[in-house]
Order: sequence, then structure tokens, then C-alpha cells
Amino acid sequence: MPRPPTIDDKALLERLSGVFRDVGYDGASLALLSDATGLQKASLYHRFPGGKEQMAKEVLLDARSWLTENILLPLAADGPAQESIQTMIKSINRFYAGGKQACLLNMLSSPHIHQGPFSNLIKEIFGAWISALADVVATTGFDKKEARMRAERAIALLHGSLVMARGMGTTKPFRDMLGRLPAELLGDGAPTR
Amino acid sequence: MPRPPTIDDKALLERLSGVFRDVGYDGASLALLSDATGLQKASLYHRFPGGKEQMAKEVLLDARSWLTENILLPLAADGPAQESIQTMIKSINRFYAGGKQACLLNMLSSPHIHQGPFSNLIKEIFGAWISALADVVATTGFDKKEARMRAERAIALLHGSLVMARGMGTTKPFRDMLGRLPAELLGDGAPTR
DNA sequence: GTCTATAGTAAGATAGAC
DNA sequence: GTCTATCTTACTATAGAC
Repeated sequence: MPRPPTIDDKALLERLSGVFRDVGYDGASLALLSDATGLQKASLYHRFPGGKEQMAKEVLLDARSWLTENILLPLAADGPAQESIQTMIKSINRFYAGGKQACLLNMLSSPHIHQGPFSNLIKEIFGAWISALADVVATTGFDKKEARMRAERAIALLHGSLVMARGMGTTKPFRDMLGRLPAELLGDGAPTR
Repeated sequence: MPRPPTIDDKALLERLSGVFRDVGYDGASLALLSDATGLQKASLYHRFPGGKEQMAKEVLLDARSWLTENILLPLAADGPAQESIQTMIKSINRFYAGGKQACLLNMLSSPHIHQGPFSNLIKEIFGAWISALADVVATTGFDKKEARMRAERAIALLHGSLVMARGMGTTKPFRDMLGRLPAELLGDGAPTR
């Protein structure tokens, strides 16, 4: 009779994701992935016949699903922009563990990683995120161009603060950035003037 | 009689830096480093007895020197803040090849890279950069806290836009960010209000 | 579905000739 | 100072038992 898996798919992808986010694609050896999941290398290959590349791709697809469900759809729901953004901020804070976890989009972006399946997916996720944010900002009265600029700036601030947090060994830049994010997106300040 | 080196130290460090910035520490195999420099692995070990770790460290030290000379010192020179910042922007644009080259601080930040020599250096570079920027902003009348916040935001925007540029396969986010940077730093807009 | 064992390859690093 | 050749280890991946 069939033996039940010792770790379900959801938990498995989470553990794999944690490794990729910590050490990147090249740093994620099968030994590390094995340790993190409690599965031997051969068992990982049973679930991911495509090896490490498939693991990373499924982790990335899973991240896209999470982002869509927990961030993009709430952003698109009608309601006050302030509330949509506060919901997003809470989700972001969980997703990045308060700044302790790096972003997959950064850690898996590499010119020499096969160039194909990854980069298209990453590009698409960035684009969808920016568009969703720009739409929300636009509902508050800003014109399309200004709304898109603010959305791009917010995404840059988010990823930049994560880079700083990792490099400086403190989550403070990330937490500060999250606190300022609503004003960065909707504030009447005009930094471009 | 002593044979002259086929590649001088400056060019050597530049080539090594290019590899680390493209593929990160783990991705930078000695084969890649050898190809990029035109030196065989054994020759690299002759110049860097400490191996790859020493190469990365010297590349990072070189980046700090460059940053100090071309960015921090010009920022500290007295003169209009607008001009200091414009000078910095030109230097940054060269340093990151208009957005085509990633940042070493991002690519060499990794929890599992020995934890010691690297992370302290990276932390120090981030700190010095932020302080120098905050000082310039403060000369224009902003109080210390606001100036530091703007400096941190600028560094986050810079690194975030580089992450976006790499992930989206276009330098546009980086170029746009550079164009807005003076206003982000000195504008009278108050995004935090 | 998971494991041990192992194949085959590429990694980091060194020895020694020129 | 640079090279070819080599050592040792770690890597990705597979075979086959349970």
C-alpha cells in the first residue's frame, strides 16, 4: 500500500524556497536542500525529476500564486485605496518575515541561469505587481503616469530596503520603509516637482 | 629576468569584479574567473593565495576605495548640495554601467559566506554611504532625522532599481530613478506627512 | 515514496616545470 | 609570473532495494 509522503507539497516548497532565498540559486546545493526538507537527494529527484532547476521554478510559480492571491487580488478589490495598501503591507511583512527573508525575484535573477524559464517569470511578476499598485494609486486621483511612477518607486523601495537589510544585518530599513509606504504611494508630496 | 604581468592589478580586479557582479559569489567559479581575466587558475592563486574568498574581498575593498574617492569625498566637499548630488549621480551611473551592472553589495551579501570579513565590510560601506548623503541633505536645511531618512530612502531606491533592472531585463528603472534622485533627496515634497 | 550507494562531472586548490 | 597537470572534495544526478 502506498506510503504517505513525509512532508506535504506546501511545506516542501516552503523549505526549498527558504534555501533559495537565503543563498540564491548557485548557493543552493542539493545537500542544503536535502537538509532543509528532511528528504534525501534521491527523494527530491523523485518529486522534481527536473532537478534543481525544476525546484526553483516551482518555488517561483508558488511565489507568484501567493502574490496573486494575497497581494494582487486584494489590491484590485474595490474599496478605499488606503485600506488596500494597508492589507498589502501586512501581507508583504509576512512574506518577507519582517525583513529577515530576501526576495526570490532578487536571488533568482541571474543572467547565467538558463536565461529562459526564470527570467520571463520574474519579469512577469514584477510587471504584474507594478501594474496592480499603479491601478490602486490611480483611483485616488493621480494621473496614470504619476501613478505608475509611484508604483515603480514603491517596488524599488521595497526591494532596495531588503537588500539593505540583508547587507546591514538589521531589518530596520525594511520596517521603516513599510511604515512610510502609504505616504510614498498616496502622499501629496511631490518629490518630482 | 622578471616577466611583467600580462594584466595589471587594476584591470584584473575590474574583470574579477565583473564576474562577481554578474553571477554572485557562489556562481563565480574559478573557470569563469579564469576566462574573464585570461589567467589560468594557478596564476590567479599566485596573485590571490587566499583563493576565491580573497579575490572577492579585494574586489570589495577596491569598490570601497572607488566609492570613497568618487562619491563620498565629492559629497563631503563644500559647495551647493545640488552640485554634489549631480556629481554623485554621474559617478553612480558610470559605476553601475547605466544599470547594466548589479551591485557588489547585493551580490556578495550572503548569510553563508563566512559571515565574517565580508558582512562587516558591506555593512560599513552602506553606513558610510548613507551618512555622507545624509550630511549633504542636512546642509540644505532639513533636520538630521529627516536628512537621514531621505538618505536611506535614496540608497534603497538605488539598490531596488538595480534589482528591478536586472529582473525586468531593462535599465529603465535605474535610469528613471537616477533622474528623480535629486528631487527625492532635496525636494520640498513631504511623502511622510 | 524514501532510502543507500554510486556514477560522472565540475568545483576549489596545489605541485612543479619553464 | 604563467603555465600544464594533478589532487581532493563537493556537486548534480541516477540506479535499484525496500
